[in-house]
Amino acid sequence: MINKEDIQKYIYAEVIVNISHEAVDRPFTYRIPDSLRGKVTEGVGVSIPFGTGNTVRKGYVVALKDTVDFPPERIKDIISVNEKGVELEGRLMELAVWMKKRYGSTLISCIQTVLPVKKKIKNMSYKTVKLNVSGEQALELIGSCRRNQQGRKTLLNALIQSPSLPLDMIKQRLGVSVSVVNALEKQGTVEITESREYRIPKVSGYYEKKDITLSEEQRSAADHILARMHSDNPGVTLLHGITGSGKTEVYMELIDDAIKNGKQAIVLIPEIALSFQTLLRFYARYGKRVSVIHSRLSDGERFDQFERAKNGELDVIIGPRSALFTPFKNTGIIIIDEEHENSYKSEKMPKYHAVDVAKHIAKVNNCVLVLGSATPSMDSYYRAKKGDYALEVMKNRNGGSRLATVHTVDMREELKKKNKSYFSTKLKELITDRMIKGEQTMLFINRRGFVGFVSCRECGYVLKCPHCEVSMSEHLTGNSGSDVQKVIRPAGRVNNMVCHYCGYEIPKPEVCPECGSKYFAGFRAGTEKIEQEIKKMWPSLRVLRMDGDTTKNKDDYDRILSSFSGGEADVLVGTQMIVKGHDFPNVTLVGVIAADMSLYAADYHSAERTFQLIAQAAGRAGRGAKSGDVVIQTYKPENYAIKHASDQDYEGFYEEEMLFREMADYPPVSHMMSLQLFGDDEDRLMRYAHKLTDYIKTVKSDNIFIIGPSKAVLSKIKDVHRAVIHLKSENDDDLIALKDLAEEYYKNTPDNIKDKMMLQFDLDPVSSF
DNA sequence: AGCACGCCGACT
DNA sequence: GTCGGCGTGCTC
Repeated sequence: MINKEDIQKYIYAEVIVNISHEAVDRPFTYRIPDSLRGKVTEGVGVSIPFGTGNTVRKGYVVALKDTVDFPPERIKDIISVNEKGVELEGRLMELAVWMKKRYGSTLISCIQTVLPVKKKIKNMSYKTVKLNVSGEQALELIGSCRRNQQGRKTLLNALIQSPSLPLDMIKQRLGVSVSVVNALEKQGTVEITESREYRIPKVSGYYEKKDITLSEEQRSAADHILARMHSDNPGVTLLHGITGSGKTEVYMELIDDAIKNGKQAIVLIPEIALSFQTLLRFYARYGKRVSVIHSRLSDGERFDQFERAKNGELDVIIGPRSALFTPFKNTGIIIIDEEHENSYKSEKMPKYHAVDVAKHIAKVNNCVLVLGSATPSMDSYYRAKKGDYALEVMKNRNGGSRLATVHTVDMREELKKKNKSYFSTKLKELITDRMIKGEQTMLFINRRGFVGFVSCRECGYVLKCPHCEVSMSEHLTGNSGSDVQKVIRPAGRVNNMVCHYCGYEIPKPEVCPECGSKYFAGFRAGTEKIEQEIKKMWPSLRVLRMDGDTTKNKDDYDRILSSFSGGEADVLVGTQMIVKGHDFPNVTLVGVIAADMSLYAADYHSAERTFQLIAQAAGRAGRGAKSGDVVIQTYKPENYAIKHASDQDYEGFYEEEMLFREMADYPPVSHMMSLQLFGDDEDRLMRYAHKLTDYIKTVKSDNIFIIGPSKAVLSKIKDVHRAVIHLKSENDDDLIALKDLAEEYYKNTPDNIKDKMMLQFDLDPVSSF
């Protein structure tokens, strides 16, 4: 990072010119004149002479440099710094600078994250060329054309046929260049108009508009938040409402108030939960004043929604984390629904978390931030308890539908009873029952974080790192490039168990260290296997499968869900993607095949994630009038995450999980930063990881703890090796400062050492690396 | 996006 | 020769 004194010494600045065109969408180098030295910083707006005519244009500084590879005599001076960064783009630039500082990465990729794609602007601003004179006059002009004025002739001829044509067509189909059109415009023969017809995402279907009366609980939550919204310090509110408690109605009440006061609302929803039902409710309430952003929109369509927001045509935007960057003039409320969802964390650089960024935006705009969830993240609940957030609780189901009956099945007992199949006796019995009744079943197998995990099928024991309290993963031994995703043990070779936080490594025990059982191995079952088993056991059942393989195209997801909800199948087998927010009234049985799987992911979130997934899966059964059953199969029924999830006891889970987090000093008690290293050669990578760790040791403050370095959980992907160093501290600013030092150290590493290596940062990571 | 450069045909 | 239309390519 660049500090105050350093700014003085930079002579050159890389500037992005504020012209919305692909051809100039790259940085240009400018000299910083003495008078502006020190005032020019990353992210500021500047005026610069551009092009041969030296037209004064606006631009944004994306980097400072003291050397250039461009011929210095051709570099021009910056004219001035635009002090007022209040305009919309300026505000987003400031956000980009803030993100770059907090999450690392480059300013340019932060800008790309924050600003909508500019390239496709062409498609949006349709320029139309209109004939400004009568057809006769045009004919006359053609007659008086010289022989070298072919361009005019063809254009005028075409315009006589149809008096107005899109500029694109003139250029491409007619082969007439812009200079012709421009000449004719100067002469007054034609007129160029810029039409702004936005592509508006279509929503088919109707939702009956009805007046909503809030329940007492909803009313009180809404009133409390409204009071804070109108105060000087709106702050953050965590809305903890159980499934079906009607959080959406509360959101709408708050949004109404914002709109009434001339402000706009941003509503974040995890992409996967962006159901038609939810959307239609918003459309029914806000009509043309609401729009949606989702991954199936083209870049152009997405851009248009941002344009509409900028031009004041919208009050509400709904979308995934990128909707956070909607350029509203006066954002009055930000709502993040299903706040605990992992999809709010970006996996790409900059690895930002939507909640984190939303807090910043809310603070800058002095608007309220509402986080809603039935199973809040440990982080949010911790802050709410500490008093950093306000907390509103809704405990009652609005429609009065009943909670499902939960059956927890101990799979160790099943093994003793010689049942080695994937289905417990109870689950088999209930599936058969639903088959007879003609009701639907959802089977859920959680494979997230299952990479390399090993447990005992007889006693449920799992090997944990004695230093880090996280599960260890199985790796192939030898430095032949171990890829844990394909753990195959060659005859006579013993695999190793590795801790991916600190690198602690031991040979894999042959038998369970706890009970001596030889069933000590990875549990490998996928959705496909489960599908086959069902077909074998109940040949008459129609099965649909939903996982990464069957949802390669974006449409597949909708197709599978709608065909299941339309009753075209009896059983839906899937990964975690089936448990999110969809209501199927005819589903009365939900089975969690192996609840343990996510429990043993090699990071400290595993219990939290397991709790959330099971609690959500359980919430899927009995959404309609019929009562439902949930079967949770586990080798570890006494585990607190599984126990509290089956009891739907959030508070109980939180208390127990906090004990662990406090003991091991993991977030939310402290913050964590992972330094992620990529490289072609494993040995060189690990050597460098150690060197970097040694350097960090010499510069870190006392409140920062280093764990590692270690091989990453996914130690090799596409032939690129990965290593990781974890840093822990109660103060996130100190971590960020240390990150800057590490980045500097990496930059100063000779190129021959860091050849083909890469360094990334992740603040408070949510998925194992 | 906008401007200038250079090619080429046309006209004094 | 020189003027002007027209396409092309570059902009720190």
